[in-house]
Parts: sequence; structure tokens; C-alpha cells
Amino acid sequence: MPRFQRPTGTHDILPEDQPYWEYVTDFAVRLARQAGFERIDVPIFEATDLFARGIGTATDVVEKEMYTFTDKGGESLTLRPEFTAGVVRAYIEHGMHVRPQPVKLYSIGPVFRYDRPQAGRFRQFHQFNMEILGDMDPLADLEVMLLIWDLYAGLGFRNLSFQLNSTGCPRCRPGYVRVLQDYYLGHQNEVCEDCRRRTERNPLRVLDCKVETCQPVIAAAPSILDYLCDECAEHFAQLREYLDMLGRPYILNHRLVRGLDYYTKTVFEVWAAGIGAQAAVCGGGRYDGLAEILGGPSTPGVGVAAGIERIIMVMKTQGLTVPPLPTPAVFLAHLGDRARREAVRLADELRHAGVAVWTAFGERGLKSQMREADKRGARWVVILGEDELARGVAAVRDMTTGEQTDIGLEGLVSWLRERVGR
RNA sequence: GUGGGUGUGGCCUAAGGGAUAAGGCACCUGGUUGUGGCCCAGGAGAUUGUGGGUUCGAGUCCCACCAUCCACCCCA
Repeated sequence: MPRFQRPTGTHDILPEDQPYWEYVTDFAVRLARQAGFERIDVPIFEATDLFARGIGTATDVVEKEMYTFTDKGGESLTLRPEFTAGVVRAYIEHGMHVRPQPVKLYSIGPVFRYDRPQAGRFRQFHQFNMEILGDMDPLADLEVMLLIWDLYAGLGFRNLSFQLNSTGCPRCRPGYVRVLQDYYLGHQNEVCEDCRRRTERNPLRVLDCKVETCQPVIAAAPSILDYLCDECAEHFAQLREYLDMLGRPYILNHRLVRGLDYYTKTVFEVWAAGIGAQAAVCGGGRYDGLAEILGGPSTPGVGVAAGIERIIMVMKTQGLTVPPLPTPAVFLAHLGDRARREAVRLADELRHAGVAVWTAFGERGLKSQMREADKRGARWVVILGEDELARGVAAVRDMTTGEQTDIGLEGLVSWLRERVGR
């Protein structure tokens, strides 16, 4: 038999890592609920076309990172590479535009991108996602940004940098793209080969080129902020005003370009140190045209997606710890046949009474059972043997002090419940 | 898709081309009748990632593949 291995780029989340996952997801969910967000779960796979049209066929995500397959009915389906397209599809499909607007939704779960794994990058990873649908107010952009900021701040993150930009709208962006293109056409011999190609195919991407020789050209490139239409400029100005009013630091980065085509106006990312070259712990922005692209009523929207693995990686490198998950404080040890039966009955009763309890399996010596109790971190060991049974008691040992006392069987449940709590 | 590093029991590590691949952690069992942690003894657990090749002889050298890590790209 061949030994099986997890597929490339996937990870088993082992028990020892679960405290992080529970802590982070609980915290995020509480935060979202506190601001009136409701949970939505959408399918892990959708029609391939949904992502192709929503995200944009010229994007890397769609061009080379999708897990696409044909099902037995001949339908082309794709494992979701992100949440927004599915959530907006659900909004349209269920006529959520008749609900009180805006509709605020959060999601949490796995997403999939076929990519070469490296530090902080996986093929299956998890996102915490928030969307506000049906409102153009910059306050919606602000709320999403504030919440995501609070998420990181609440988890204790240090050295965050909030990158902010506006990517314009269909009215003003094309004009800027032309200006940028013209500018680059005049500098073709100074930039890298990739940028020469980008100038034609995806001009905005030249702005986040990392090649040394391209930097001077980028530095002198025209900024989109100078070409926004009145509406976009006003929207951006208002958002910044709120952020300034609240004293939230951010870095205006006119080179911030996002990899999904649906973005309009606000775009932002949060960068953190400590997870290798992949610094972004979340990305988001406004997507006022998406609902229409997907065949629905024109509906503005703004949202953010945070990568949970990256959050946890940052927490670990920054030394942020989380409380351990609870385990039973009571261990039931037993000796002999009759005692085992009584132990089984007692464990059942204890659990029904809300007392978490381990029991020993097999016919083992007391020493071995004690060792197990110790290693599992039990606070109390209840010892049942022929001797105790005959006297109608159980010996209860406090593992922290080593003190041991006999407790009558009829009062044992309440005795333990008092001490264990709950 | 491109480039580089690394693959020895569950984990960490040792073995100058030469014996039944060594040790630590973890795991299991004991150390007098039924009592944890420390200590001691013992046990189980590896066809050295896979397949070829060089050699009298390969964990060690060469090639290919696979996996993994890191980087580019792109992003969470």
C-alpha cells in the first residue's frame, strides 16, 4: 500500500493548533456580530463562469489559479478562490435587495487557489470575509476598515501598515489608464520586460513591479489620485476625513493595485511583518459594478477578506499567545471488573451532570492509569477499586497537592461539580 | 510557470565510501499486592523519499522523478 500524503499546498490543522483557530475565529465573529453583520455560508464550489466574469478573465486568479473541474453532468465548476463573487450571487439570487439596506454579511471558511506554495501561501487556505451590500456611503468603507483594524488590534498585532488607495470607477479609470499607458510607452527602454508586456495587457500592474530598474519610472508615474472623477474624489476625500478624525493611521499608496478586476473606488490592504514575502494579511475594497456584471440589479458593495493562516503566523512570530482549550479535569481510574462497571455508570452520570471526564480503557494497573491522568492534565483522579466499592466510596486524589480523600458515591457527582464548575 | 535549499523511526539529530543505521524527545511496560511527576531498567518503532546508475561495497557519489521549504510571480 502506498502511503498517502496531504495534497500539495494543503494542511492538517492539528489539535495543538486549534486554540489559535478557535480564538481567532471567535474573535472575528464577535466583532462582526457587534457591528450587525449576519453570517452567510455559500457553496465551496460555484459555476466557473461566476468567478470568470466576476473576478475578471485577465486576472491571475482566473487565468491560472482556479481549481476547475467538470462534474458528471458536464457542468464546469470551480472551487471558490474567494468569497465575494459567491456572496453577491447569493444576494442577487435570494432577492436580498428587498431586505433593509445595506445587507451586512460575514463568512468564514476555506478558499482555493492553485499556486506554488511558499511561506504564508497555500492552495487551500481560510478567509474571514465581510461584505456590506447596497450602500454607497463612504461610512460603509470606513466601517469595514475599522472592523478589520480592530480585529488585528484586538489580537495584539504590532507593526501593521494600512495601505489605502482609490482605483477610480468606469468613468475615470480608463482616462487614467490611458495617461499611464502613454507615460510608459515613453519609457519602454527603461523598464523591465514584464512591464513592457503589462503596458499593453494590464497597465495598472506596472505600478507594483518590484524590479529595481523600474522604480524610478514608477516614482515619476502619474498618480490615479490626480485623475479621479468628482464623485470618486469626493468619496475618497470623505473616507480619509473620517479616518483622520478617528486618528487611524494609514499610508496613501497610489501604487496599490488589487488583483481582482471588480474593484472600484476604495482599495486597501493591511501588511504585517513576520510571514516572509507574503506580507498582506487582508485585502479589500469597494466593488460597485459587480452585482450588475453578475446579472443582478445595480448594487454597490464594499468588503474585506482576511487570511486566517497568515493571522496565526503573525501571532506566532510576534509571540502572541492564546488560552488553551479546556480538557476534562476529572479522570476515572478503575480496578477490577465490578469497579469498571461502576466507573462506566459514573462517567455517564457525570457527563450528564455537566462534568467533563476522562475514563481509562482496558484492564491496566493503577500506576499506568495514574500516569495517563497526569499526562492528560487531570486535576482530580477518581479511583474505584473493590475496596472502595465495598465501602460505598471512591478515593478522590487532588493531583496538584497529592491529597486523597474518600467521598461517598451518592455525593460524588455534586462534590465534583462544585469543584470543577459548571 | 521559473529558480535555489532540503529529504535518515511520530519529532529532533548522528554515522571520515566499509560491520546487525546510533542517540535524544515522545510512546508502551516494569521497579513486589492498588497510586502520577523525578530517577532506573526494559520494549516497540527505519526496506535511510522513490527509481535507476557508479563501486567489491552507497544513508554517504551521480542522474531522474516525487515531496517539502524558500524566493520570483501574484496575493490572503
